[in-house]
Amino acid sequence: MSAIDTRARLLDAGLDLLSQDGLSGLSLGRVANAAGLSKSGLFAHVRSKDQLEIALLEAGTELARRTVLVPALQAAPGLTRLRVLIELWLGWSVRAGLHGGCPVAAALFELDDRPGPVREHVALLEQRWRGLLAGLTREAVELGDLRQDLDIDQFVWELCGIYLSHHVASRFLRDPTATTRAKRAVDALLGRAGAPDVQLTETRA
Amino acid sequence: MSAIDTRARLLDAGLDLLSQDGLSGLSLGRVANAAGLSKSGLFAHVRSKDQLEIALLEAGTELARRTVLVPALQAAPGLTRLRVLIELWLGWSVRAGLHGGCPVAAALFELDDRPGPVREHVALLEQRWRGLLAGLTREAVELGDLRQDLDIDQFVWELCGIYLSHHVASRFLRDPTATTRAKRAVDALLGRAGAPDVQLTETRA
DNA sequence: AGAAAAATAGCACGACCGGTCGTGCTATGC
DNA sequence: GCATAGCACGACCGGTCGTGCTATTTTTCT
Repeated sequence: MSAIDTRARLLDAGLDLLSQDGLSGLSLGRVANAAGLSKSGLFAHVRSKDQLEIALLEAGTELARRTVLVPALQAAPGLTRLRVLIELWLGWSVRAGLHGGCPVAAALFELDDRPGPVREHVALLEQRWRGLLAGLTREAVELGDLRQDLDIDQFVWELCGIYLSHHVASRFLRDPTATTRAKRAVDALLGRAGAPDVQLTETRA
Repeated sequence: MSAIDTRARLLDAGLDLLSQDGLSGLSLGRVANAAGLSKSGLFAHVRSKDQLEIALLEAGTELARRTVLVPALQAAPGLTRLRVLIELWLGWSVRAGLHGGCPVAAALFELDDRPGPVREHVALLEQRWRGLLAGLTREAVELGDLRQDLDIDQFVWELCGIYLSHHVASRFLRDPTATTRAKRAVDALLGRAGAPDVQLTETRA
């Protein structure tokens, strides 16, 4: 078995564990075990716990890219694309096959006060993602779908809040209405941003 | 030194550690050390790690009660009280003297997929808190400060999102504009809820 | 087929984990 | 003045942590 296959298996199993147990809940032994590897075999791939965490986080964002960004880019630019991306974003982790929540969201609360390279990396990922959201929003503004004077950063900031609230509601509270609530909040946010009302478009899509 | 003093010291030191390191980052040894106790001495007070976590969470909400709820109740009932509570809520942990973030917020993302008594307890705390927010909101509605047909649960849901977004922005991203953004979002939320516009009231209070 | 190189396993380490044990101390009730 | 009860201690349990070092297997290249 080639090393790259092993590495892929490793990232796959590790990412699932990460999404369930969080960064500090992760351990080399358990990841190695889940990947069918010895602890030292795994250690040959990642040279430290930190590097394992970073590699796993990276694998997570790559998975998110394939699961939410790429499909969203097939939608028409502007408001439509933004809407589709948000819909794909909410709860993406389970749709991507993970058995836990969004690893980055968890890390945002876990690494509050833990300096180091992992925190740095998460900050980078988060800023990249927010930049992406801001970019799509700007596009919608420029295409005339949203208000010209929209405060884009504020828009993205509030959107992230909806994502987090949805994460808590659906994953922790197991509230079955979580997605409905989130969509209602997004609609209100978009409404304030100047998007035309959308009455129940594709409620079942 | 009396036992209740010791217990108070224990909860105090442990709560600070909890807010910095999260639940799974906590360890009996470190808490004992921080409280100036031996591990077994600590064990005489809490009979297990789970019970320590629960006791600490409880101490955290008690601290929050004193720091945000009690002062807010001195404000006039209705919209004013609601506004004051939100303002005191955002970033309460640092004002309460903790060196980390809100322990419950962190737990909401940490215990996603970890069943057990601690998760149960956090769920209880969270539901209690949301109930309290809903109560204050309902009061504002009944006093005519907010729209009669306001969807209160939806309002609270979005408010929690703002809190979470503010938590990430201020604590993880260290964004200095976090509080400004949060207040702007709250104003928009209140505006949609039928509150009269408030132009720059107490911008420096 | 055989040598070179890469990939994985085995093993040992020191530290720390949650938890238990027996043992004193100290304050209180009789 | 003495028994009792609770608090805190240090030592220690089996286990797991992250991390090295050394074999051994597997692949690759000649």
